[in-house]
Formats: sequence, structure tokens, C-alpha cells
Amino acid sequence: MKDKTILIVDDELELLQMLYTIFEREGYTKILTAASGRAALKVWREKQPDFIILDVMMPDMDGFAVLKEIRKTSSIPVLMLTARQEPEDKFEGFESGADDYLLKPFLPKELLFRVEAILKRAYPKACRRIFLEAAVVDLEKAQVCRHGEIFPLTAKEFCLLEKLWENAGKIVTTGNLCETICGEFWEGYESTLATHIRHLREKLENDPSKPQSLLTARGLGYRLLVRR
Amino acid sequence: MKDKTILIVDDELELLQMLYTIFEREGYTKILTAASGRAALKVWREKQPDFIILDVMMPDMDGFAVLKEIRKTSSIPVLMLTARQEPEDKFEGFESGADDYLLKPFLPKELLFRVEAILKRAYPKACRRIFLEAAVVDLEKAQVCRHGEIFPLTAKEFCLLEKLWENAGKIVTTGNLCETICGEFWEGYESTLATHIRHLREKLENDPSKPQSLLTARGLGYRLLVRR
DNA sequence: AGCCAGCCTTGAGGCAAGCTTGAGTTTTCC
DNA sequence: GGAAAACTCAAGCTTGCCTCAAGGCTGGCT
Repeated sequence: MKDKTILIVDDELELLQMLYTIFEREGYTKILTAASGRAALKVWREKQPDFIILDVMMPDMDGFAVLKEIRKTSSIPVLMLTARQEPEDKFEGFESGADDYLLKPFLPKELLFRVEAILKRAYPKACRRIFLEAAVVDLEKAQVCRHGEIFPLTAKEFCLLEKLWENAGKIVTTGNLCETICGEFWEGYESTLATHIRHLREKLENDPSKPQSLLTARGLGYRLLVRR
Repeated sequence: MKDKTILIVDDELELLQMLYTIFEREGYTKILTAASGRAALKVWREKQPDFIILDVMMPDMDGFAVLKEIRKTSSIPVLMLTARQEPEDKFEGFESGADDYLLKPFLPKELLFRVEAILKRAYPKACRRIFLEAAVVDLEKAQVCRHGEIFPLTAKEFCLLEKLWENAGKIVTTGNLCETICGEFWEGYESTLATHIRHLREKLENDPSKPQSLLTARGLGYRLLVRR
């Protein structure tokens, strides 16, 4: 998550500097800043950040207006940061589409935690863990944990599972799956695919013959059911 | 999002009742409650809720322990609710994997906003959906949801429905439909098409013999009536 | 009203898609 | 260089989807 681009918006330069330092120290490498509402919109449009920390009170255009403009075309996660304590402000923030609303003064560590929590939800594919009915998959380690036992994934199994996970819940066609393994010319590979699917099921499922997570869509393909 | 199942956990019965009322008034229809840590784990395992509101201080097992147990096998969104003001508690909450951490006393409206904000991230909207009179079709998953029950679509049913949906509202000729299934030479296939239409209606309609969505245009073909 | 054509409904049989297993081949790693 | 793991492929099996036809039911026409 530290590789996500963070845009920090605040018109108070001292606070902007402090925020920058907080994220820099934490290990974030791509940090953008803007010191006004209009500047924020410009940077957002040009640099396409992954997260925005938005101050409310700014001279040219307040945070609510900026957020409303952004929400017309984007669902980028936004945390609002402000000294305004009134409940009405908070509500307006959430109504405008904020993901979180934090009051100044704040604990740097809390801000980091909150940003991290939202990033995890907004970019779930970045955390590379899959919770299934009977098992938990760690894609980073390419291994499956089921009932405390560890099953390592082979290269092909890993590719298949990754592809299925990128389309979690949705049907992935047999052709599509074959293609991810052996490229464009996959005709005649269907039988091998079946074997890999079998091996995957032996690792992911309690009863591989009655799959609960890696399901067959007869005539269409396969799909992976993930839990929350 | 009001159709998501919310699990509320608090050992103070008065507060539990209040929380229940807050969500009920807001329009949430599926609300579960638990009055202790162990009870919470039991309900979570058995009922598979979509969101958990978790009090920290409980006699048998505190909220942090509950959350850690849940996080071993699930990434379900969790908002922690507590009277403990210390920063260390907050940090422990986030470290355990909480999505948000709200202090008591809190504004009911703020709680609702925060829950809504997290739900929006955790359950992003599915696309390629068809809203019909009695059912909702998810084309990505090739399944129909009617009265909460799931009916999977077969390959041919899927192709037909897709074709009808591409021409939503308009009449699609019998020949056209046959062609999408068995190609150019479809003569004599009309009877089989009728069978597929029947099967589709059994999944899409409340009364398959009196269709409201998949209508017959006698002598012409069929058409699909969609809402929205 | 009565008739006919077109559509509906049902059930049973066949067949193809997918499963499962094992054996042979290739790759990887010591 | 050898052993073990991973990959490929095919043969036989299983399952459930598809097909088709027979009989019933409408709506429209005379």
C-alpha cells in the first residue's frame, strides 16, 4: 500500500509540511501536495492519485466543493481533515462522499491507520489475500492455509488462482484461463486445465469433488467465490 | 446497502437496544445482535453477516480478541465502538484489523454515515445486472436472484438472456434467438427454443405461465421488459 | 361458436462437458 | 547426474444439460 500516490491538500503550509513528513517517514514514496482547492483539482486531474487527504477550510474553494466536483466522475477514497467540530460539518463531509472525517488536532498515527484502513478496502486486490470457504490463500507466499495446514501452490496453479481472483465472483471462461497459462494458442489444452483445476481444488476445498469456492459454470467457465 | 446483514455486539443491553433501533429506523432489515464476545463469534460463524459493530469492553472476551479471531479467516468490515479514549486502544483496534474506531458517546447519524461509507467500499456495485419485475439477473455470475433465492443459469439460457437484454424492450425474432444458440442452420429448432424459454421463465418469473418480463410476441418472437 | 395455428408444458433419452486417475514427459533443484 | 516435483495428455467415467416430440392450451380468425 505504501506505493499508492497520496495527494495532501491544505492551505496552511506548516501543516502541509507536517503531513508530508508523516507520510514520508511512514514509507510512502509517492506524495503530492496542493495548497488550495483549485490546485487540488488540477493535481487530481493531471496526476490521478490513489488517495486524497482534504482540508475543509481553504480560501478559494472549500473542501466540500472540491469533493463534490471529484465525486462527479471518480470514486477515489478521500479523508477529510478539519478543525471544524460541528456535527453538521461532519455530516456534510460524509454526504459529499468522504470516506472518513478526522478532526484537528489529530494523532499522526491515527491518521496513518485510518488511511491504511481505507486503502485496504478501496484497493483490496493490493493486499493479495483470499478468504475462501475452507481456506485462506496468501498470494505473496503462493500458499494455501487450510485447517492450519500449509499447501504450497505451483506456478500454474498460482496463475490460475490469480486470474480467478482478479475476477472474484465472476465467471472466467475456459479459454480465458487456458490463455493465461499457455498463451494465444491454447486449443487442446482444456484437458490439462481440468487437471490443474483438480489440483487447485485439492488444496482449496475440503471435498474437492463437491467444491464450495472454485465452482464450475457448465458450458461457461469457472468462478471463484470469495468470503469477506 | 440497507439489505446487508449487520451484527451488533455490546454487553450493555440498553445500548444494544439503542443501536438496534438506530439501524432499524434507518431502514436496515437484517440486524443481528450478540451480548458477549463468544456469542458474537458464534453468530458470526453461523449467520455470516456483512458488517460487524463491535464493542470493546465485554466480560468474557474483549472486542480486540474477537476481531483478531475473525481476521484469521475473514476480511469482513468491522467498526469498533468503545468508551475507551486512550490512543493506545485506538491503535490496537486498527492493528487488529478494524475498519473504523468510534468513541462513545457518539452521534447516531455519524455512526450511520461511517457504516455506510465502509459498506460502499467493501461491497462495490456489481455491473451487468438486469432488473426485472420479479428478479435480478447478474450476468457476470450467470445467476438469477428471486426472493433471495439463487438460480444459476445454464449456458444456453445465459446466451438467450444476453441476446434479449441487448435488445431490451424490443422484439427479438424466434429465428434470431435460435441463431444465437445453434448458428446458421436452426430450422426445426423452434421447439427446443420454447423449452429454453420455459426454463428461463421458471427462473425469472413468479408465475412462469403468466410472464411479466419475458413476453411472447405471438407470430414475431419474444421480448424482455426491464425496469430502470 | 368453432377451428386452426402457434405457443406452452412435460418427460425421457442421448450426449457432451467436465471429472478423475494414472502414466509419461519435462523441469527444477540438489 | 539423479531424484523429486511439476506439467501434460488421454482414457474412461459421471453428471446434468440439451434436445425433441407428444399432447394441451390459448388467441385470433371466419
